[in-house]
Amino acid sequence: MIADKVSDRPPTTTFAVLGLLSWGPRSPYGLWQIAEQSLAHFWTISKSQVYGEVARLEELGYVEGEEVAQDGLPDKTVFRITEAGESALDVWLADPSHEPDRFRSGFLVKVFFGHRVPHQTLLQMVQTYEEETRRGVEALRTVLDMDLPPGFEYARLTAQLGKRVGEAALGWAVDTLKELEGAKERTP
Amino acid sequence: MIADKVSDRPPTTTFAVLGLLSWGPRSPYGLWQIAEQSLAHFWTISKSQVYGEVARLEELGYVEGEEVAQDGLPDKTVFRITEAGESALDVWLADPSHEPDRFRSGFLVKVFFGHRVPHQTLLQMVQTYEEETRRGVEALRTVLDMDLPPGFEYARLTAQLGKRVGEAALGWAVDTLKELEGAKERTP
DNA sequence: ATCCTCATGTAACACGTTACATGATTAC
DNA sequence: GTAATCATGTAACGTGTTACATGAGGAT
Repeated sequence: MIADKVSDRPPTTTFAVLGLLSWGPRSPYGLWQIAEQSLAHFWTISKSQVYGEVARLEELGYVEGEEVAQDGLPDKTVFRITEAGESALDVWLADPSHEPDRFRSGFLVKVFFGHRVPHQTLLQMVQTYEEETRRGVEALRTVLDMDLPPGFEYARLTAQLGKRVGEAALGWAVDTLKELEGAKERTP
Repeated sequence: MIADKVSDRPPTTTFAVLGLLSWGPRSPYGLWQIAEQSLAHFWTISKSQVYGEVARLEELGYVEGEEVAQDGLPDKTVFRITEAGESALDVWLADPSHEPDRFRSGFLVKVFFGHRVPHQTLLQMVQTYEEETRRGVEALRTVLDMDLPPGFEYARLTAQLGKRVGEAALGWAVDTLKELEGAKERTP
């Protein structure tokens, strides 16, 4: 079966960067900064990755870069989305398929082998997890309580999911703590 | 500040494999299979990764491999945890620190740019997400309803977190669908 | 004065996935 | 009997992280 080499589509990260550029021209560094504050909750992109992605986008003709000299700061390259880029972004967005979500938790790996973990350590880990989760949930609540500027209704949707998931994890942590504290086992 | 090159500790994946080997000797392929059914919910490990990790563990002296000839099947190498391996595992488990959890969702990236997504596509994506999430939650409910064999109490804890988080995501999907269906916007 | 952070970017590497390879069973 | 799957494993590649480099500005 000669599977005609399907012209590989760029991965999600590429289009995530392109999406940010659809808000307006930015330098890679600037893109990284806004990615950290927006997408990062469900799609982190490292700084060096952004540089790679804009280069790929430029080769594809989806963005154009322009050197900008600055005063007191290093020169930078500001990228602007092209019409081809806008089209490609919309085609990608109109495709309902997407890779499966991934969740990765080193914390849970340790819990999974909890029978070998000292009881106090386990308690401490769950406690810390509870605190971290609580802080995250509260940060999201604050964001969601603010009046978001128009056009951010969809960002709000993603934050709502984050809040609900965080609350669920928080509930788990609280109940698990009770359960672990109730267990007076002597796992030194 | 000459930061004495801290002897890099192996990553979580290494200890995850070591943890599975603490259950008993296995071949890499066998390890991969049980990883897929247990850890995979919060820590996926690909098949080739397992081969790499057992090699690393062997270099560290944490496991020992033995060639086993089979009848009708290719030979395999069965690895067994050493005493040094048990110690190293326990040291790792007794350390309450862990890397931050990571969640990655291509689905949410598209939702985030939802203002550019055709309304029908968005609806379809959330619907699909709802169905997938529902199936996942029901699978976990089934598992949790079964009597787990003794010694699996901690695996149960991780499954409970998965169930709660899944239920939260499911609730979000249901409500978001209502909201999107209520919005009679003409985003063709 | 010195130190730290910011804004810009590059380079090296580790992690993780996908595709490939192969002979034996099992399914149709 | 042909095809798919399983059990074993390797090789190649792509993704993502961390460390490095550098000059200006701000902090103490």
